Amino acid sequence: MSADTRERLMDAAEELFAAHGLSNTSVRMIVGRIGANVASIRFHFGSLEGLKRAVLMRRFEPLVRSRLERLSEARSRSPEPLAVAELLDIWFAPMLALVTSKHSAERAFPVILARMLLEPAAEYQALLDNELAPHVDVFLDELARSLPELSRPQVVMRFDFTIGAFGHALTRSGVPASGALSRSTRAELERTTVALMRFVEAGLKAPAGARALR
Amino acid sequence: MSADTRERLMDAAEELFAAHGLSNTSVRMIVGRIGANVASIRFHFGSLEGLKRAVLMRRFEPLVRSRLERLSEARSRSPEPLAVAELLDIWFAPMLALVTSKHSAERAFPVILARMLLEPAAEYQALLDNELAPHVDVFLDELARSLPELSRPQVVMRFDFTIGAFGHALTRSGVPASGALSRSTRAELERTTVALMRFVEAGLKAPAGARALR
DNA sequence: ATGTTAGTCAAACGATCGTTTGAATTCGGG
DNA sequence: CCCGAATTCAAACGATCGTTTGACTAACAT
Repeated sequence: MSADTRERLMDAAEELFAAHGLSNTSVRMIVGRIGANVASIRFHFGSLEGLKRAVLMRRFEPLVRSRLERLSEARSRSPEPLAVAELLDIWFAPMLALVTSKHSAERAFPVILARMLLEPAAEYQALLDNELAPHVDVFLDELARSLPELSRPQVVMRFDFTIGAFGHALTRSGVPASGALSRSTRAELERTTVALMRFVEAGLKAPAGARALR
Repeated sequence: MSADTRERLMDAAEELFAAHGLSNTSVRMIVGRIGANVASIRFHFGSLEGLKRAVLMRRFEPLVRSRLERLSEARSRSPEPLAVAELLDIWFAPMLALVTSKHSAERAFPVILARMLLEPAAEYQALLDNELAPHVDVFLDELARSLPELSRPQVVMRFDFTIGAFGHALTRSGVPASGALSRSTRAELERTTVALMRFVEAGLKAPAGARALR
């Protein structure tokens, strides 16, 4: 009992969720990883779903808080709308801090989150909406301030594209010479992050003109 | 037996794969949808994995061929590098044709493909690499010609971001007022597509300068 | 020492999974 | 009509799933 069984279960589950997906990880895979009993999940979390919720909530709360703190701190410096690049940095920095964490369980979380965005199960979508959507709206408001020439639906769409680009970069782990944010050296991660920021900043700032495509 | 059981199985599977994910769709869900027997999958495809491969291959081949035909046709018009917007149109048009198809099974396929990009199972990644990667390289070469100021790794990364933005837009189906390429009216789809194209075109064309982030 | 509580354990529950069997059925050509 | 191949069928296979039970141990207060 090097540590609380409850926390060791969450750590093991977090890594397995990232490696195999939320819905492809079984109770016995989790408990087998730390030599615990199958009933331990029921005892500590009520059910496997309870464990999933606990694993996600453990990161959601600090993530949202960190983002909102950074945002209000930046806003207190000036009444002007924030630069898009600064807003992107506020948004992504807490996630990148997890990606570069020394704890492997923390490093696993961003991959889980990226997978959840594309997960078909409606239950996960509901959880995302309840926990993350409120602070997303705050950032959308701020982004709309920084991009005054864009309509609100345009801002929402472009932020969605931004999240999609980030999520994809986050989970492409095995592709050689490709943009993989995870399982890469610190230098590669730095290079990918800079490239991603430049990409989405340009995309967000693209002219809103009514010019037709092609 | 309105149609071949073999084709009806593939259609039913395709829609279920899109709705519930490749690994969350059971044999009995598929055969139950068309009133077939559980053994029919083994008879027609050998196994569930065989059915999955058949469903994917049925769309892969025409998709890749259509893209390559459009590309060579565009290249034959001029020796100059193609405009980025034109290249993007060539890349996405065959997919958007599926999204707007009258057959619900065809409409389901792009969602499956987007999900596969984030699917953890290595087996699907290998299938993607074997079937899609070759023609991706052709487009990367052409994109590098159109963006001569970018290094090859930069081109690869930015194309990855592009695909991520598209895939995310493709699977966000239930989000109100958000950029959902599927399950939306023709007008919404048109709006989202134009916005996506503008976003990724600007991202791809972003200056390559060595300016550090913030 | 005793009672209470928290935690772990092996074992089994019913359900569902993909697959397999062997017989029944359908169907086209001799 | 008949035969052989193609196809479908109900039923069961073993494996794995999440969950549950009830006994067992450990820790601590009374």
